[in-house]
This record gives sequence, C-alpha cells and structure tokens, in this order.
Amino acid sequence: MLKASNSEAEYAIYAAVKLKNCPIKVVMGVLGKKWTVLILREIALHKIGRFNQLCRSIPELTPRVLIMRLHELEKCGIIQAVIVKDKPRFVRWTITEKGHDVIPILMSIIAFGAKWYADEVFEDHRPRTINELYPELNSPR
Amino acid sequence: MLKASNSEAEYAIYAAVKLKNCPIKVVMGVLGKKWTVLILREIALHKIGRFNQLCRSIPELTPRVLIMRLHELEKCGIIQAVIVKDKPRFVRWTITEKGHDVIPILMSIIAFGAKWYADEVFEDHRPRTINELYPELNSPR
DNA sequence: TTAAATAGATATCCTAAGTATACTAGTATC
DNA sequence: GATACTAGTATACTTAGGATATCTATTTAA
Repeated sequence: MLKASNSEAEYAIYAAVKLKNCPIKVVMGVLGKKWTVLILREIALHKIGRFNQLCRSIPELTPRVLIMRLHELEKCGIIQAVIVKDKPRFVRWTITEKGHDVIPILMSIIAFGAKWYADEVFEDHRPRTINELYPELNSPR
Repeated sequence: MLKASNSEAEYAIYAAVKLKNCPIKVVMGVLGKKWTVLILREIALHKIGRFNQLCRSIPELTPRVLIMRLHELEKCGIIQAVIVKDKPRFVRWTITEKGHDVIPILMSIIAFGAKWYADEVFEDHRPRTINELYPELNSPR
C-alpha cells in the first residue's frame, strides 16, 4: 500500500506541463452525467448496441434519457450510430477508437468495485482482483 | 491497440463468477454524482482538505453541494473528517485506505483526457501519456 | 471595541436534469 | 386484424443541483 506521508502532494503533475484545464474536469464534462458510464459499459464491454436492448439491460433508464446520452456520446465521438437498415430504421450503436480508450476507466471502476463492494457485487461476497475477473487481460490475444 | 473483432464480447467477465450486481453500477452509485470526482481529485491528488480551500479550488461548486458530497463520501468510507480542533470546528478532510483505491480511477480519467482532450487541457495542445504527466509512477518511491 | 475575515457549514428559493407514462411510425409475425 | 418488434417522441411531473444569503464561533486588524 502507498503511504501518503512521503510528500506533500503524493501525485504531482510534472511541473513543466502547463495546464489550461484539469483533464478530470474536462472528461467529467463528457462522461459525468447520470447513466453515461453505464451505457458505455453495455456498448463497450457487453457489445449491446441496439436501442431497445439498451433499454432492457438498464431497466431504470428511460428512453428519453437514453437517446439524450447516446446523442451526447455520439457528438463527442465516443460512440457512433451505424445505420444497419433504413425503413424500418435499424441502428447499431458502436464504440469508436476514442471510445475504446474509455475501457481502462471502466476497468478501474470495476477493480474498485470488486475490491470494496464485494458484498453487493458478488454472490459469494468475496472480493476479487481485476485479473481474477478478466483473466484474458493477462494473456492478450 | 486492442482489436474488437476477435470475440463477440471483447471483455467477458470470467464465466464462473456469479454477479449479484454490476460493479460499475454499484461504484457509480457512490462516485457518480456531479462534483464527487472533482472533490476527490482535490483531496486525494492535491491534498486539499479544508472546506474553504475546496470552495476556492472548485469555484463553480457551491458550499451546499460541497458539504453534501463530503458527507456522502464520508458515509461510504472514502474520506474521513479529521477534527483538527473543536470550538471552533476545524476539519481536515482526508482520504481513507478505501479512498486511496479510487486514485487509479482518477488516473485513468486523466490518461483519457490527456490523450483526447489535449486541446482543452494543455496550453501547447499536445496530447500526453500518463507517464509523461506523472513520471514518479514509473519509479515508485 | 468594533469591524472584518476566517473557519465550517445551513436555509431558502428556483431552475435544470432526470423520471413516469404514454405515444408515434414503420414493419414483421401470429 | 391483433400483437410485437424497431427506434425513438411528447407531455407532465419530481428531484438534484445552483444562486444567494445567512449562521455561529473565533481570530486578526484598525
């Protein structure tokens, strides 16, 4: 475990790097709204890309907010709407290259949850590491 | 870079692990509210722990919401109020061991922002890796 | 000694974000 | 012809968060 006492600011951004804005603030402007991260979980991790599938896999989320979040994520280039068929409209929401880079964020959230919320997350209540949950991350294809 | 095409679900949670709830959902219930992550950035990364210091370092955040978030984070054990002095009350909000484990989440958010939002984040607009920003992460003390 | 500034919060009001419920159009299936 | 699927919309309502002012207690400065 890391000790905080070694330095005033444990993690200090490299002094020569001039920041205009905090990256966390900027990213949270994009990912910080309610449901956004859960929608990305479905699209990026579970490969669920259809509107009604998303409605079903996140039942508390209403279609109104879902379409708002999808359009927001599309606008900022994290997902894209692939028109499978027109009339009737069939859309598949997929992740972009940029969206692919949010997966490490999702993984760090899962790691935190698997360690500290094992009671609510796992049926056997046993905390797990991210490597236990995703063994393929150790031996990449 | 990872390729998505190799498998239906690129990241599949190990089949034998029985989930009660999705860890992302559970964690977002704790960290998902507006301002929470930014407050944790200040406390965990910048070691800003005083109420009025937090007010000043996040000017758009009102005291009302700040105290709500601090109490929420305290309740779930991510931060704790260290009473520096009683009458008048002097409090230092510090991170707990559990709170320490949210730092990887913050770091993955910073990494994403430093790569994809360089324009808004850095004065020179040049994307950076997390190792460029935090060289000490490569050579831990 | 009185005012100003600091600390850590609260209270009130009001708007913006999100929720509930129902509904749309177009097509396929029973 | 009824039902159910697709991908969304519309309207009304509730709650979370923002704006602003205030609170108690203490220290500092004039």
